[in-house]
This record gives sequence, structure tokens and C-alpha cells, in this order.
Amino acid sequence: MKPRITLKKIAKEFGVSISTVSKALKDSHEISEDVRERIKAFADFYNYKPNSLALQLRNQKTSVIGVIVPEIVHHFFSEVIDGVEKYANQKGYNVMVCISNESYNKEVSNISVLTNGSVDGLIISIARETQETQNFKHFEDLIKDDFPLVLFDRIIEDLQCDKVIIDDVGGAYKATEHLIEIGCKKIALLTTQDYVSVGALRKEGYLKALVANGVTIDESLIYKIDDSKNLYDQIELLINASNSPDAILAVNEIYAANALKVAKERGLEIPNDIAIIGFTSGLISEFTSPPLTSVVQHGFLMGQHAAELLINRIEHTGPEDFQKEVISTNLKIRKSTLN
Amino acid sequence: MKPRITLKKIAKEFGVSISTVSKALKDSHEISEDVRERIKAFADFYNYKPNSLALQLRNQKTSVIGVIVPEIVHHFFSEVIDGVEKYANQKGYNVMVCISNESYNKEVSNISVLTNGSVDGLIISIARETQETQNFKHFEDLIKDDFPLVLFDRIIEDLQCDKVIIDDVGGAYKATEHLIEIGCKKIALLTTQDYVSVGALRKEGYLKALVANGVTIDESLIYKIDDSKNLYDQIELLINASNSPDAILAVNEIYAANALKVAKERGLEIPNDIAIIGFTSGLISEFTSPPLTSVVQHGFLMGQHAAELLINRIEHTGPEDFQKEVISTNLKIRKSTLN
DNA sequence: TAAAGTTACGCAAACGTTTTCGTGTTTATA
DNA sequence: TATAAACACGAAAACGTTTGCGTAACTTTA
Repeated sequence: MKPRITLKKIAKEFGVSISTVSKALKDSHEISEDVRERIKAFADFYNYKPNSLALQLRNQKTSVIGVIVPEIVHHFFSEVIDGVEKYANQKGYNVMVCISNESYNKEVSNISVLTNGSVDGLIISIARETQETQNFKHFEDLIKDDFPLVLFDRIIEDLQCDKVIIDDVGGAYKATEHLIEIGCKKIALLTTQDYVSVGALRKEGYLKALVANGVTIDESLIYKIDDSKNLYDQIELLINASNSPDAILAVNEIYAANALKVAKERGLEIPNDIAIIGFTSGLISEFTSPPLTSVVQHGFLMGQHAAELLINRIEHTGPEDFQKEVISTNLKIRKSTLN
Repeated sequence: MKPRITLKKIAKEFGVSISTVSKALKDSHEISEDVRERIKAFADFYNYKPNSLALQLRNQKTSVIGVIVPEIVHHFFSEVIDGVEKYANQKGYNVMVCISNESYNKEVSNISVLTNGSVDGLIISIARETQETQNFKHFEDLIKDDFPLVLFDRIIEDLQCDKVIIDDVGGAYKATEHLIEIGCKKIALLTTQDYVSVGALRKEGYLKALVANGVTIDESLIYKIDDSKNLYDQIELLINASNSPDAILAVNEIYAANALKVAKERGLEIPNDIAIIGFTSGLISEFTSPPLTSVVQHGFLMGQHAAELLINRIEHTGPEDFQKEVISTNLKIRKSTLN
């Protein structure tokens, strides 16, 4: 790579001092018009751009936001990143993306690297492994240093920082109620292990809706997927169980799409024999047949809000009135619950 | 944010010079063991980490790779980013992601910002608008400065830089040949406007396969989607045309999934009445019914290769033997072409 | 005991920028 | 004509780090 042109080189070229060049390029009236214009023309010709590292070091500000997501090949997370990037960009920030890969160690090391001075703040959704082991020291350390931090989607309730979450409880509630309304009696929940915070919240909404509508809770209809085993087989077990459900609420799109597949292969009519709803994070739901009713999550909006909270925190390092924003969901009703 | 601890502060604390502290922390034998250990303990206690900006400025190396993609909410691009990140990380690099949003201006400004010294090299897939207007000056300028650059997927042939592409011609060829083999006679191509490089290449493969197999080319079976109009309607036109096709090769998954939808709604049997193949970039193809046969693109691999090329270029600034790597595709045969 | 070597540290430059303050020269004012 | 103001520029510090070199003080060697 060719060495880039610097103030020093320009200064040498004109036989003036570095500060003269700097001022000239900033159109300072301290510099005579003659010198000013000649320096500007020269700099322009050589396409001078101030070295960003030097500026960042001097200003103690990078204008970079770090984002750590569990994975990136995931519609929801990429939507969030998109939202973060759009908002950040508009505010003059750039985005550095790291992927924890659902690993605790990777998350710790990502945080460690990014807080070496390369970013002004961090937006994080917690790795599954971290949620499982409940080791949050790396976050507590950030908080202790007042490091600008926004947690999204998979958060830690007790942590003193800004958060933005989907209304998981409400979304599941609405979905469950919709199933009840269309006449379903035995509504199964297809969820994750309990340590996944969003899974737990969606279960809460599901249970609340049942109770509110006088439906008795049947624990045998709550199936927690084990990620280490085959998804399809596990769903088959649920659908073929002795008290087979007449509706399934799945906590994500993949679960829902697979449930649909299993049901169809068992010869079940959808939604008549069994209705299905998923939480959306992609385009799958639109293209299954029948298309899946789903709880839409507005990831883009979430990203924007997270970025907004973070940038506010960075720029107005005000009192510690931490916000918890809740992005509400809406139910997109499609043919899998409509006949 | 609490001010971070620096060498200077440690030095003051111990009444020694900054260089002594720096050397002590690097376990230099120049420093007496006593002082060394005390400084290390102190630094450890206050969780000292060298300021990355200062290091980057001094070493004239950021160990950051910039990636510019047209969009991020896109399975293929997020796979590429994933691949880049994984490889880069393993080599000690971080990744800064920018989104051009298919806009020429955004692409130019992204490049301008990132080349201010914040990244050591750039991995880019060109914005649609740039491909359309054919204005490549911003890339030529990078090349002129020997700035490490790798183009992927949507590339510019004439540019002197490393490139990595999907074997679009081969993929389309294989897919077309497969359709011919299963007996299709009137194979339509559902593609983009010609200025989209990958669209053009896939068309080339399609044409080649037809010629090689003695099928006469029917221009009326080549339909170029206009992104500004409704996708579904345009596909309807194709399928309901007077000489309706008995097979469709779509250059992406969305086109394919929509074609499937239209066909089913017209009461066509798949694959008997009409067979469909798409280029994959997501999970949709697996969950449609029937599932879609598709040309798998290996985005992750592509990202890894791009990162490898770039890092090689950055680290061994050798002779300019620019590489063009071709990632081969494979045909995942599903029920949409199999009966 | 003088010369040589070793130990343990400090100085200062370098990376590239901005900005405050100082200063010499010129111009305007009384 | 002396004094004040305006002009045009430079020096230097600051951001935080690394590292080659210089140098006291002390220790070893002859």
C-alpha cells in the first residue's frame, strides 16, 4: 500500500510548519489567503484525508459502535445489525461486528478486544452458553467502568444498563389467545430450554394467555427442544403423542416450519386438524404452504432503538437512568391459523 | 465512562518513567525483578490493557478488515460475512461492516471513511447502482494506491485486484442440464437486469447448457425482472404466457419461491407440469412444498477465501499476481425437479 | 585501584492530528 | 513617531504506546 499523505509531508513540501498546514486546511483566517489556497489545492490534488486513528486518539473518541451477536447468519440478528448500522451511520458512527458464536469464551474475548479503545460503546445480545452458565462477570466489569452498553433481545434483567427487548410475553400472549379464539383446545408450546431468556418469556406469555382464558395448563403439551438432538424427530414425538395437540405455538420460525412439515406428513389438515404459529425471524413463513401465521419481531426497529440508546449514553453521559425499551410485536395472520 | 488506566498513570503511581512501565509489563530484563513484579501486579489489578488506537497509530496497522456489502439482511451476504469474520478472527483481525444499501453514493462514502486509516484492507461486493452506472473510479483510486482490496460475488472483471466469485456459469449450466435431463423442453430463465453481473453470468451458463444439449434458444423464455415493479405480477406474466415454460431456472431463491407459488395457484403440478430450480441464498427452499431444487452457493466458504486473499495481500505485500478464485456450486436436488 | 562490564532505569522520537499560546513583523492609530 | 492593534505563522503539548540509545551507579576483573 502506498504511504498516505500527511500534514507533515505537506508542511515539508511548502516549507511551513505542520500547524500552518492544519489550520490552512481548516480555512483558518490565521493563515494568509495565498498560502491557504495553495496548501488546499495541493492537499486536494493528493487527496489528503486526516488519519482517522490520530483523530480518534486525540479526541478520545472513535465514533465506532461495537455489536456482538451470537450469530449473524440469522434473519433476526442481521435485521438488528441493519437497524443499528442505519441509525449509527446517520449519527456519524461506524459499526464493528463481532460474532460470539454462542460461546462464552468468544464473547469474553470479543468484549475484551473491543473495549481496548476501538469502540465508544457496545450493543450485545448474549451468547447461549453465557445464559446457560450464568457467568456475567464480564458484563458487570463493563458496568463498573461505566462503559456504554446496551443489551438487546437476550438480556440480563439485573444488570444496570440500557436494554431493548421484544415484547416476548405479549407476543406469545397474543398468539396463544388467537389460537384460543379460533377454537383450539389443546395448544402445545414448542420452546427452547429454560435458560434461554426469550424462550422463558414466551412461555410466560403462553401460560398467561391460557390462564386468562380459563384453559387449564397441560405440562405435557410444553415441549422443550434439545438443540443437541435432531429437531425433526423431537417434533414428531410431540405431534404423535397420546394427547396430540390441535395447535402449536413455536418460539421460532424453524421450529414452526418443521412442525408444519411433520404435521403435513402425518396427513394432518392445517389449520383444521392442527393450527400453527411461529415467532418470525425470516422469510420462511411466507413461503410454506400454507403460509405460517407468525409473531413479527421488528428486528430493524430494535437495532435502531438500541443504537439510539447507546449513542445517547455515549454523548450525554448523564445520570444513570437506565432505560428498558420494549418493542411490541404484532401478529401476522396467515393461512396456518385461518380457514 | 471511567477513564481507562494508562502507562502514564502507572508510571506516576510508582514514580518511574513511562518506558519503565512499558518494559516491565513486557517482562523486559532491563527492569529489576522487584519493580517489574510490582508494576505487573498493579497493572493487573487495575486491568490494564494497552490502548489499541495508540498501538495502531504507532504500528501503522489496525488489524481490522472492512467489509462492504450491498445489504446485510440477506442470507448469502451474512454467510459471507460470517466466513470473513471466522477467518479474520483466527488471524487476529477484527471486522468492520458497512452496508452500501445498493447505493453508489453510500458505497463511495463507505470506502472513503474506511480508508481513512481505520482498516488494513477492504472486502467488497459492489452495489447494484454502481454496477448499473458503471462508475468505478472509487475502485480505480484504491488500486492506484495499492490499497489491499478483494472483490467478491459482484465484481468488476477489468479491475486489477483479487477476486472471489461463485461459479455462476457452471451452476446455471448444471441446473439447466439437470432440467434437460429430466425431460424439460421449454426451460425459462427468470433473471435480473443484465447489468447485474451475476445475473448475466447465470444467463451465460443457461445459454451454454441449452446450446450444448441442442436445445434451441427461445428469447421469449428469458424474463428479466424489473425490481421497481411487483415481483409476483411479473412472474405471473411469464407463467401464463402463450408459450408457457415447462421449467423455470430462477437466479435467486425469492424468484424461485414466488414462481412456485404462482405455479401452484395456477393449478400446475410440480414438477410434472413445471419444474423449478433456484439459486439458493436462504432457508426458504427447504420449506416450500415441494422443496426447491437449488444451486447451493457456499457463501461461508466464499467469505473465508476472500479474507484469506486479503490478509495475504496485507501481510505479504508481494508482487501483483492477482488471484481470481472461483467457488464451485453444487446442485441440491429436491422434490421440485424430482418425481 | 583503575578499567571494563553490568544493571536499571530515563530520554526522546515516532505514529498524525488539533489547538493554545507565543512572537516577530507589519499596519493602523493618536 | 511612538504605541497599539492586526496579521501570519511556529512551538509545543496532548492523546498512548514502543523502543533505540544514553547514562548513572554499581559490580566485576586484572
